[in-house]
Amino acid sequence: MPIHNADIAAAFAEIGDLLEIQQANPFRIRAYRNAARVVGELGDEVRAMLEGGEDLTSLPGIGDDLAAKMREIVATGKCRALDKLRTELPPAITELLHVPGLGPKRVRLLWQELDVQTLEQLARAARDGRIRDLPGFGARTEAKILQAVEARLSKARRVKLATAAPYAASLVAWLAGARGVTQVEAAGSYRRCRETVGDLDIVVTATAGSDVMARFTGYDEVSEVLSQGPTRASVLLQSGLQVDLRVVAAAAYGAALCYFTGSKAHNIALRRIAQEAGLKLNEYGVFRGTARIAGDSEESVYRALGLPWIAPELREDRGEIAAARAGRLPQLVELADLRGDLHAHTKATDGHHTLEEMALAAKALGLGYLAITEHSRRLAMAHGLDARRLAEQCDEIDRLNARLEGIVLLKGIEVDILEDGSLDLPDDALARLDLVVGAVHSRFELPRAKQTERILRAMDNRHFTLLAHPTGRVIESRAPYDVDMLRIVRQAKNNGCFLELNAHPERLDLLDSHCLMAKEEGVLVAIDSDAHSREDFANLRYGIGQARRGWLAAADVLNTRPLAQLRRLLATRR
DNA sequence: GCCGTTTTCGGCCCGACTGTTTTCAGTCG
Repeated sequence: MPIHNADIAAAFAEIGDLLEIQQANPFRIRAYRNAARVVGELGDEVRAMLEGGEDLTSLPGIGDDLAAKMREIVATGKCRALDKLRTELPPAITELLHVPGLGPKRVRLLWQELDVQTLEQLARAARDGRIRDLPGFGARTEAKILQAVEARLSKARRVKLATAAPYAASLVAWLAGARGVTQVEAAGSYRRCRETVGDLDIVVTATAGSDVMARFTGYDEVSEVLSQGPTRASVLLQSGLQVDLRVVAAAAYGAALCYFTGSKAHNIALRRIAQEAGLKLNEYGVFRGTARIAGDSEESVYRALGLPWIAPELREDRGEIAAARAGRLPQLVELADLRGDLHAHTKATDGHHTLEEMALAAKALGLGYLAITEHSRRLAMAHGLDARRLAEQCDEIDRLNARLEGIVLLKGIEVDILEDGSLDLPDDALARLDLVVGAVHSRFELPRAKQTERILRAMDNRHFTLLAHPTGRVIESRAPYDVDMLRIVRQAKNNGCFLELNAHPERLDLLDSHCLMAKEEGVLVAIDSDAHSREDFANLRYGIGQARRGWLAAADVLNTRPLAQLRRLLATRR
């Protein structure tokens, strides 16, 4: 079975958990968890890096020992250090660590005193009232544990960014209406535009005597107040989403926003910089001794650390601090930079609106061109177009373009890439089009080499323009297909084609790491809505968020080009 | 376990809230 980065990351995370229960050196634990994060977010497969002779110790936080463990896992599928830990501790005990309220000390105590090794045993012990008498526990804690296990809260659920967005927007608006509130912002992974968020973190500044805390816990949708103090509170919404609120004085707003935006790794790196400069950074500001020298704005915090402001989407400790120091931060692409959209459907296949309705909706958003790219015949479920229906649609687009003003429809297709890498429509049908978007919609399970060759071959068709949703993943429901993305990026470079960043909130692929890869290889990325209805154009904002996480500037994005320039780029190989 | 224009050992980020141990450890973010 081929080893993927996620397997390595899972092994390192489990080692971190087991070491924590053993109360090992906390920095050693952190090293494993940091490595799990680094490997999990890597754009390249470790397996492929090793095949290419790359040195894993060049990765941040990976030294000789962890590199050797990665080689071992890739080569054997096993990790002896992990196997050994598993013999020293009950195998399922790490799941106890993920129960809210339980950390390493308590898990260890539960195991040693009550022989609790699994969630089921934990629930039984709680029901029997055996937990309350342990030192450090009590009846309240026991009840909370039981509730958490029974509600299966142990499985920390993340929700898609677009799912959390309306909750965040209405809560921010609600809090802005509290007495004495001057600034409100949703921070956390939401602000960093991660594709999923675990909870919402909201930062507020308020004058003394504000009722913002009461207004927060009294919000309509609150189902439970988890904790509440004078400056901090956590609630559960009826939707199951957890929201944390932090109230700070105006002088600390920037520092608090920075702190709660994260990422944790970015914050740690910032604090280290502060420390090296003889300063202290916390959520109240930057301090020299007891004197606050910055904190009211994020800019002031970064400036005090000798850095320019860093956009939230970049704050992952993936090189942004070095880039900031060197003055090499990218000017990130913005929604307003988009001049058009290169992937959309209509009622002719599985969309919900007509050509004209889609065109007018795109125009209303300020776009100047829109490519209509229906599914091809193989996707019968979506009533995909054959050559005849495609030709008819092209005629209709010509007629429509003759009378539309302020928006131009481009003729395209989202053609299926068949298993052998051929395209689902004949070349002469594709020749009339402005662009050909190729997509994999079948045989997701092909092995890496075959899947990669399939796509590379499709890109060799001289009509091929743009590879749609290049990984095929659907967030939290379908894994990406196994492909060598670096080879695909390089093929795009060699063949003069482009890669899509699909802005649909369930897709969002290219991944951020792939965007960076494309940028480094000089391949332009198209940020497309894949709209199936007029409303879907609003999803472009999520594509922009992902592109920004991938360090893309407007110049790195194909559809920031004016139409004439776009046409030249599309025509280079046709 | 990692890392180094304060280097190969000795550091490694900081504070709030809860519940219970009446002075604070454990957990969380």
